Amino acid sequence: MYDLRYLRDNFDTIRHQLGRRGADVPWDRLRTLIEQRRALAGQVEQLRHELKKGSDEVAKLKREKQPADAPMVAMKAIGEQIKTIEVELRTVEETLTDLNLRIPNLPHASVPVGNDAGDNKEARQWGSPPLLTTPAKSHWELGEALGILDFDRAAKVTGARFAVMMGVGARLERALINYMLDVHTTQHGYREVLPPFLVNRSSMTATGQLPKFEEDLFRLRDEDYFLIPTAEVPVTNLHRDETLNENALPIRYAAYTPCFRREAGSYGKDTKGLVRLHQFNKVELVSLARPDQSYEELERLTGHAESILQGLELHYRVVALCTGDMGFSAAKTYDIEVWLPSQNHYREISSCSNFEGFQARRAGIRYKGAAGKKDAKTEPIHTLNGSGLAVGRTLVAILENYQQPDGSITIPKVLRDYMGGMERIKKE
RNA sequence: GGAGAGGUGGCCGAGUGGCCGAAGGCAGCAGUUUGCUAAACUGCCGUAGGGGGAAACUUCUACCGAGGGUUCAAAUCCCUCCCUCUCCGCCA
Repeated sequence: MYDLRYLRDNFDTIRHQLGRRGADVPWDRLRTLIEQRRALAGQVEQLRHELKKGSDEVAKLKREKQPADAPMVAMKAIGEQIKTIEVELRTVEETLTDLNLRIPNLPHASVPVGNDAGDNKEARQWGSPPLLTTPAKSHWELGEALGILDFDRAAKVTGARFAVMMGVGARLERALINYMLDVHTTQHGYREVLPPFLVNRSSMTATGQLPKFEEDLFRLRDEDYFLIPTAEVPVTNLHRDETLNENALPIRYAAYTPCFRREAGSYGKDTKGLVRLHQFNKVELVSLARPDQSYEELERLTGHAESILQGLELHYRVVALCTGDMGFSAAKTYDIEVWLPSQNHYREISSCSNFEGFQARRAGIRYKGAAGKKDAKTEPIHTLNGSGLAVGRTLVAILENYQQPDGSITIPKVLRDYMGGMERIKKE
């Protein structure tokens, strides 16, 4: 969503730049609506001014016990005129707002131009693939053989794209959650949050999931509530409609939540294993930052996510998404991709984005300069978030990268305290 | 789920149809007084959008939980919804 004045003043520039994202925006209609809204609003304002003056006149006459019929009749006519124009105005505004909510964010100047994932740019790599002496087995083969993953029973209990973790597998998932939260809260300065897993429509609209992507969400039948697809939604919305003090920024939160996604349109992709599920666990990092510091913050936040993979000693690379591959709300995104031996390629395990003021405008999150400062103005903050990390995919990476010839799994050193000192996962 | 009470500016709190964008108080800011602290006194002190001005500023409009309605005129009357609180029931 764009500030209407900004959109009006920079219409052609924005139109041009969004062309590179392949955004399907009805530009001409949008321009017409903006002008119509402006004209109608002006008319209403002027008529209302007349009405107000007339009503004051009536009040004055009545106080003086004078007849007031003439102005009352005249004002009634104006009142009706206002009502007519307002109906028109409301229609225009509704259409305009709906269109506006469906315009994607503007990419930052540093984002590589491109059409799809093939045009993404690798920023850096860390570590190296493990040296396996036997052909790499997939995590689902390993996990099912060890008795820690069960997809058949998950399908029975719920359906496709769900998983059950059992025994040491369940504990490993829990260990990862705790490890990630501990690192981010004690080493990186994030405040831990445990938010609701269901949110309302306003929250989903504020962070950009709605109105455009409703088919990707699970929705309750009897309430207008949605299951969160990421903790980004409840956590960013903590400060919806708030004006924050500049001194308080940046505000950093780390939240563990399960995430629920319909995965509409991904039939046939990643049908096996833990990689693409309707429900998965994630530790999310969210930051609210001053606009002039948000790109520094994006680098920092991405580094915080990377540090988890470094602690786990997993090989990964970081790529800057190109204009065509970025999400709807993002101005710039880095994906962190972990190495998966069984697939012999990198797989997204974290996505770190700066949304600039895009979500903040929708959410009404603003900040104010420190009191006493002369040029203190109130404007949207910048919001950022990134996975730190997707827990299920991290478990996948551990199983595959730490697999032994006998099918057992070595537990990364940093997790052993969380696993009661256990060093290896063997068949139970 | 049943019964009741409420939602007004950063906070507290007046205001049941007409100079109410909203009394009063607290907090905050600027200043005066004062040996310091404190106190007292004076002034300022909501947000958003449009117009005018280089700017301090000025003017118009909207906003008293949200959305409709009645009326010449709504914080005030009516309807719907949301939220909070109390009691009962149920429940982890």
